Amino acid sequence: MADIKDVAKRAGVSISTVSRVINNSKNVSSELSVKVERAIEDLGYSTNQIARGLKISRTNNIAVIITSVARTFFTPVLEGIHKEADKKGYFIVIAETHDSFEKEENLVNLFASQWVDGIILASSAYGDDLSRKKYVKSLRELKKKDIRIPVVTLEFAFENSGVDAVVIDHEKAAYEAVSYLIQKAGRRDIIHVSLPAEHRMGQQRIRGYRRALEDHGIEIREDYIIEGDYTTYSGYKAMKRAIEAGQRFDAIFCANDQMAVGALKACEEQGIQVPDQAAVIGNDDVFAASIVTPALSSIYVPKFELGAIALKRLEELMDASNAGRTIKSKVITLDTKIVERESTCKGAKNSLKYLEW
Amino acid sequence: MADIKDVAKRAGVSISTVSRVINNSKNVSSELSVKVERAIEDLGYSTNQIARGLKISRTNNIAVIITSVARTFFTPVLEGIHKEADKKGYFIVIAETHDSFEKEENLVNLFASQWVDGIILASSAYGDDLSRKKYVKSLRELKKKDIRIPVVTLEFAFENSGVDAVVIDHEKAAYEAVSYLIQKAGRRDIIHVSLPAEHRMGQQRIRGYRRALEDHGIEIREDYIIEGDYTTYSGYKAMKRAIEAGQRFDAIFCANDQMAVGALKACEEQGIQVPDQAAVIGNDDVFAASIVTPALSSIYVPKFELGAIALKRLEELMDASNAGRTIKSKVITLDTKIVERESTCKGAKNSLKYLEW
DNA sequence: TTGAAAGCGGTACCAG
DNA sequence: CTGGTACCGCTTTCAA
Repeated sequence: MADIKDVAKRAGVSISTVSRVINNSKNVSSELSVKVERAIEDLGYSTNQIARGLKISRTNNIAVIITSVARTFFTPVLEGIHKEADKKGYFIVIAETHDSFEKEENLVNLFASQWVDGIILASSAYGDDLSRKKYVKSLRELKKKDIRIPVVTLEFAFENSGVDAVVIDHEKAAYEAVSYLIQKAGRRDIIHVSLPAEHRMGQQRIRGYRRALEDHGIEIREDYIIEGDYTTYSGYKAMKRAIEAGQRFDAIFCANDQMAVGALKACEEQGIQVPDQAAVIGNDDVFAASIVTPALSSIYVPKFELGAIALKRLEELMDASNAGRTIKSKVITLDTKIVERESTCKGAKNSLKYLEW
Repeated sequence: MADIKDVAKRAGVSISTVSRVINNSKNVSSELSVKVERAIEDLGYSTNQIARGLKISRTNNIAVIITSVARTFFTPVLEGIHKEADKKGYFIVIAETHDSFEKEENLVNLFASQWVDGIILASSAYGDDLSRKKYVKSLRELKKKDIRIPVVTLEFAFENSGVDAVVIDHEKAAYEAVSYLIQKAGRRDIIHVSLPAEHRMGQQRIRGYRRALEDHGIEIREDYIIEGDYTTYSGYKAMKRAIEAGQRFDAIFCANDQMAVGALKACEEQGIQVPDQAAVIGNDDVFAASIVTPALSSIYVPKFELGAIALKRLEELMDASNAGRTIKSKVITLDTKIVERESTCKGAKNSLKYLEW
């Protein structure tokens, strides 16, 4: 771990010269250039990116903050991000919040401390209290020296926050899923295994669920909305309890695929035929949906594109802020669509998601 | 993004004083202390961790470099890492190499530039050429100022490198899997879908495969070793081709579970009964093993522990290097065991991995 | 108890 | 084309 001083000494030149060689080799005689390069080679020197970033306010790094890599939802999102990032030579660093708001704040601060030029964020900042408002505001004020560190939010947007986002319409997606269950699959007693109550995305999906029932003249029963927590086990537990309690239902709409897989297993264990006795549909269309039996119907979300588009948008913002321009924030909404498999429709052919895995 | 100067100005004190307040509040009058704290609050100041790290050579961050989060193998590993890291308040940052050696080198350099105090590395540095040797050597020489940045390698060790590692015995695991197929499942024509040829772990598994066949007096046929690339699709493709080419086999040992799932699907498509006509066993025992049908037998690897132990070891090394001590490197080997499910044994009960997901 | 100044590893401006 | 120097944001002697 030699530093630039060592290199300068070894090459017998000034630090400035070494710096020139490292950064562009312009305006330096080929003679010195060679000397410097040899010194670098000999010492195994590599420049300290952090010190450099401290000085020039540009790092070429981008942070992606997600809740957990265990949510396989994020895997293709990350691929999309990487694909775009590779084109421009950005480095991607990932961090997990495990749904802790405190951790999220700390990570944002950490990364904003000259680590990165931009942040892609799948936030778990729920609620509308003061601290959250301050936090969201701070997201717009991140900067190193005078240039802004832009933030693009994934999956959902902070309303009227001025923070860019790439999202899907969760309410609409849920509405379509439930309508599908009613119209195409002919079901009426539909249980919804939801996300944690305070999660915005979950609330939006619940709204879609309610609206679909209403529009089809089906009574809404509050006890048919059971709270889950993203994990397979929570879906399993929720449905196991419902079944054991003798709850009557002919369909299950889960707010994500993991919970749907859990629901599937609970049905299997309790001898409930899927889809005959209960149709099951998930949300996200992760790879696991297509490898379970029966294959799981789901709502396809363009995950790869979500990541790729988020990165592209982030780039626009970074370029603008580098050029000293300000550009108006916007929210980009991506379309979803129903993927029909065996868990809702006997004999449906399985579209092989596992190829993406 | 106020900086310490702004705070000092606002509070009407010197920068030194602000720094004292931030770091321990010792040796500063309560009067000034209050002023400073208010200024910090007013300005929403948070200290620039990077600049600080540049100065004190300690960041409280740890980097985890893996090939890809798409290898769900790493998910529990990361959980293990996080669990230990949370105890001590370390931040974890993750980066993916996508199996590119160049990227790996760059990432190591980046992180070693004062980003982090230690690195956990699942390397893809294969081969024995000079550049790799230099690289491995450099891994032992990472430092900020005078204190070392220790590295702990995951899954496999660089031989005689002095780089610490937490590993499993891939050869032994493979040997046991194949022996199981022969002895318990009574098979003899065993195809092995391997990892890419240049991957050390793959080579070790192939050795185990060969040795098991030899020890049981079964001829080794080179065309029964088919190269895969970790992905589900590669397993699918490999077996599809083998079947279409009329290759005769009664068992498949895949070097990871993803490929095994692919193999399962290929068999299903081609009407080959599992386990009757072909027993299938994977490697790693990731959650997906237990949600497919038939449930996949596999080699259990203590992934969570792998991560947790790696982090603990890294801590020891970091503490030592902070204290100016040098401690001898070591390689920790964890045990594996066969998990029997339906893909090798009809009616075997499914141990529900999906609860971990 | 407080402030001034040096320095962590770099870059960039300015003068020669 | 080359070197000296100030400075990025923060910590830490050293004096006062």
